Amino acid sequence: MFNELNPLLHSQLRLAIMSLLISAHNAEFVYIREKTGATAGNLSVQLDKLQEAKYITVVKSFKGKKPLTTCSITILGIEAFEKYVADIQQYIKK
Amino acid sequence: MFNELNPLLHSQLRLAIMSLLISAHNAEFVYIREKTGATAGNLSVQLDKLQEAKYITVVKSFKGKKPLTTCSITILGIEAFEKYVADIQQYIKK
DNA sequence: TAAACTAGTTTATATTATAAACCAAATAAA
DNA sequence: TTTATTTGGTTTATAATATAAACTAGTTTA
Repeated sequence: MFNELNPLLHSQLRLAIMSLLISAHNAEFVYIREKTGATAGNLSVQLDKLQEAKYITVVKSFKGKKPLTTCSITILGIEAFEKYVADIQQYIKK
Repeated sequence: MFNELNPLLHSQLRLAIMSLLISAHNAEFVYIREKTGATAGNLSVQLDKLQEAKYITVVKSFKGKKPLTTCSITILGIEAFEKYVADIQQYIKK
């Protein structure tokens, strides 16, 4: 009846991150922070978790002299997101 | 961009409970436990929380000699659920 | 040269979800 | 009949989680 909701995605911030990356495919740390309204600390932690799960890749470089963290969604991440969307539909459809 | 997801509803079990009650309008403890696959203890706790928020009402009676706990969704609960559904759509639509 | 800002990370804390342990009564088994 | 077992829950202890606060390292501004 009710499928298990992937706990890694059933988190407001991580879901928002994935939602952004599904559309944009890749995005910078600062951009994600602004769009989600998350604190930098929280964002850093949640990006780590998504990276550990291999749902995203995180590349660190520099834009001029400033550090630049760029995140991209992986195939695995896209699949997990789509599964989550299908699963939660079961809960919210009337 | 991303609305806050009502934390009371952004919980797998509580969302499943509300989902059942949105359709059925009212349901017995045992029925909800079976449909959700929750343990009785977890279900008891989550029903309490929904009741405290006035999203559901809980009536205790007897069916023959056995206790019978019947749950119903309130107007407030319906409204909160519908708001949650609208909010999470922002996250999961492509 | 010191203050403030940028772009993050690490860590401590508060909240939450969950199962384990428990309770009371009813029924079944010995 | 007395002792398990089952039913229908509640309470409580623990583990997991989310989050902000504190911190780091370097840069720009005054």
